[in-house]
Amino acid sequence: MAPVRELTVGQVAMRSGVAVSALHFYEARGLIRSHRTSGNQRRYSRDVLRRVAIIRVAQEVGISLADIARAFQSLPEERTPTREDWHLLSTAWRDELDHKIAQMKKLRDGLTDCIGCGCMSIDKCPLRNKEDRLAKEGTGARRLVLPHPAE
Amino acid sequence: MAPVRELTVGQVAMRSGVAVSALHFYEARGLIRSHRTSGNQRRYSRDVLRRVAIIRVAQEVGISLADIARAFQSLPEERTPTREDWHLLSTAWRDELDHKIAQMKKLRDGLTDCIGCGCMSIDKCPLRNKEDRLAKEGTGARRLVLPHPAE
DNA sequence: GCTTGACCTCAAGTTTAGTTGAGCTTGTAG
DNA sequence: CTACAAGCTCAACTAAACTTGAGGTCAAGC
Repeated sequence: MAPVRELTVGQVAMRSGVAVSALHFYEARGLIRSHRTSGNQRRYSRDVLRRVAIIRVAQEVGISLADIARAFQSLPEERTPTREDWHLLSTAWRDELDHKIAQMKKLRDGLTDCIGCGCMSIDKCPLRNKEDRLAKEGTGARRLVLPHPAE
Repeated sequence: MAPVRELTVGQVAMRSGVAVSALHFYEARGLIRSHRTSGNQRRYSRDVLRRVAIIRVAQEVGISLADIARAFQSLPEERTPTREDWHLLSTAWRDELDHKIAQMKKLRDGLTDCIGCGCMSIDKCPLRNKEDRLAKEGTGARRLVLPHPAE
């Protein structure tokens, strides 16, 4: 069979649409892996493209690289992940995503439930209360803060 | 009627759940406004609580402060915003939110459409293509930086 | 065999969204 | 009227997620 060519950083960058520097960065953060040629250059197997695609999508919905890395740890180390593997990963994110989807819908639908309504008292607002729950867990400077996936 | 007491930073901080420093910061960024007492202390009108609540929710779903500020510019300057005002704002975000909701559902539902499927070729992946479209539209410094917009 | 472009490493810079701290002022409770 | 919590400003620090740059290596085309 055709030798399933390995990819250089440049090729991965082009095909995935992320900068070479970002790929280096992801690797340093343990999100992707490569092996080296005799000349110390990175070579990637094709499934890195999937990983990068997921990284991008997950990021776009506000999951931090640290959380993505944590999630990726459930993927097999030395085998190309199967559909099941990926699916498992997604279910791990399910609750978080469900919550975010709900919040987003509220925002989209006119913020009617809480902010657009007459409730001046923020305290009993359902939306806010959800946030508060989140806020309590959060410590450091989290950008788009997810609950600790279970710590 | 009761004189609708104005709020101090501390009170707003407590009621909204954000730190005083964050309120200062939002004010510096033009997201909220206050007037000052003779002794230079901030006083807020009650509707700042709504603004802050929206800021928090919008942030949680990944909208940057800059975008929120931009959106807030559609709100009346010297009048307490009405429900209509807030609603208008939310419709401005509708497309963005719709897109994000869709992406999030894909992630949640097992990433099956693209990443979990057999399509190795990222190029024609519907998910990726959506991202690309977004990237093309985006001008300002979006936090979740997508590809190089082309160049 | 040399040049040019893709790679390499490592350090430093950038942006967003705040927080922390120093030094000073206000205002309220006793 | 005085103490002391709460406010004020401004500068500096933090964290995440990258990018940029300097200085050097690798490899493919002419």
